[in-house]
Amino acid sequence: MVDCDNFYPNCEKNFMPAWKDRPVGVLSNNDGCLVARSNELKEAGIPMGAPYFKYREQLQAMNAVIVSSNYALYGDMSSRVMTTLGQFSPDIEVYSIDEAWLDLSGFDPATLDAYGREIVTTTKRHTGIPISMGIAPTKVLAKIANRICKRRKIPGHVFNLGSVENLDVVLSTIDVGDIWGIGKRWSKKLRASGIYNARDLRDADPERMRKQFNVVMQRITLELQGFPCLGFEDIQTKKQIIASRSFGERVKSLGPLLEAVAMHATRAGEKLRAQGSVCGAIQVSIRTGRHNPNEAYFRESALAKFPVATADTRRLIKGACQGVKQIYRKGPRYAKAGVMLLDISPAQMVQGSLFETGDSTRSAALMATVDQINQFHGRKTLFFAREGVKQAWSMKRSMTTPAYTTRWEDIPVVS
DNA sequence: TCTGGGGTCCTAGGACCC
DNA sequence: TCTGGGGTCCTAGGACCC
Repeated sequence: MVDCDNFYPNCEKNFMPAWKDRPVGVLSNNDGCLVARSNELKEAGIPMGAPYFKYREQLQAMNAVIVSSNYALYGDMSSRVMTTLGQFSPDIEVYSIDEAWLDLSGFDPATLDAYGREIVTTTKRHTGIPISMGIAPTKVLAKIANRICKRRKIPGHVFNLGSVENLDVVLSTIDVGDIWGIGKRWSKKLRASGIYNARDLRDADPERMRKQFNVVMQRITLELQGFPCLGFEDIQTKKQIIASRSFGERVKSLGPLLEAVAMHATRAGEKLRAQGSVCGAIQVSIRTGRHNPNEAYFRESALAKFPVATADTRRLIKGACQGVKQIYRKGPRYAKAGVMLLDISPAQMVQGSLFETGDSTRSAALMATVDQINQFHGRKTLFFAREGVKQAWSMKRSMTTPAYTTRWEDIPVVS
C-alpha cells in the first residue's frame, strides 16, 4: 500500500519553495473546509474537515498558507506518481488520488524492504512527492503497515509487516476503529463485545463475526489473519456518476437551479462518454444548508428515467430540468444542487424500445465533436445555453494557485 | 454569515414469477 | 380439515472509504 504524504500540501509546496517550512492547508471547493493539512497543522490539532471560518484566526497566528483546492494540479501530479509506481510492479490498482496498491507477490521476501525504499526514492526524485509504503500479505494488513510507517516516521518510509518479530504487540497498538473498513458505528459495537484492537479482532472467530455483523466483517477478520479476501480490482467504469457543487451564495429562485443542474448534467455526461457508457436514469437533488439551527433543513430529489439509455447531454439536461421543476419549492435558501447518473451500461449494448428512439448516430457524432473541441480548446469552449452564461451562483475560490503543469501560461519559469 | 465532493458494497423487504 | 417450494428483481437504507 503506497500513500502520498500530505498529498495536496506537498503538491503546492513543490512549486512554491518559499512555503517549504510553513504550515500549508488546502480548502474544499467553495473554500468551505480544510480538507488537507501539512504536518504542522495536524500537530496543532486542526481537525480534518474543519470549517475554515472557525479556524481562520488560529491559522493566521500560525502564519499558515491557506489555498483553494487546485484539482487540475493534484490530478496531474497524481498521474505522474501512479505512472512512476506502475514501473515497479506488474499489477497496480489506483485506489484514490493519493493511494495505490502494488502487487509484490512473487518477489523474493528478503529483498522487499530494499525494493520498497527504491520505489520511495525514485518517486520522490521523479515527482517531488514523498510517499510511505506498507508491505504485508493482505490489503487490510498492508494498510496497517502503512499506518505504522507514518506514525513511527520509519526512516526510508517503508514498513514491512512480514519482517516484524512480535506481530501480536504491533497489532495490539492498532485501535479497532483505525482498521481499514471499520468506521465509527462498527468500532463502537466491536468495543462493546470486548474487541478493542487489531489483535483482538484477528483472534475473533470469523464465522461469529459474520453472524454478529456481516460478510464484510468476516473478510476483515480473515484478512487480519493473513488470508487474502480482497483481490486487485480494475475499476475503469463507474456504476454511478455524480456531479454536484455548493453555490457561492444561497439561491432562492428556480432559474439558477436550472442552470446549475444543467451544468452538472453536462459534466456528468462528459464523464459518462469518457468511459464509453450510457445511462438509464438521472437523479437531481437540491438542498439547503445543513448547519444553521434557525433554518429548516430542506432537501428533495427526483428521478427521471430514460426509455432508452442515453449519453446525449441534451437528454440529460432535459431530464434534470424536469426533475428540478417537479421538486422546486419557493422559500428555502438553496445551498447545493447536483445530479447522479444511474443504471450505467456499455454504449455498445443499448436495449432499444418499440416506441421510442434512442441516441442516433448523429447524436453520438455531435457529442464526440463537442467533447473533442472542449478537450482541445479548453473547457466550456462550447457549452449548452441552459447552463447559463454568467453563472452568478458558481462556487467561490478566492485563493487559487496556478495550474503549474497543465496550462501553458502557468508553467513556472526557472531563472 | 460562512461547513466538500466523490464513490463502493451489503442487506432486508416488497413485489413478482413459475 | 387440509394449502409447496423455488426463484428473481428492485429499492431504500446503512455502513464504509478517500
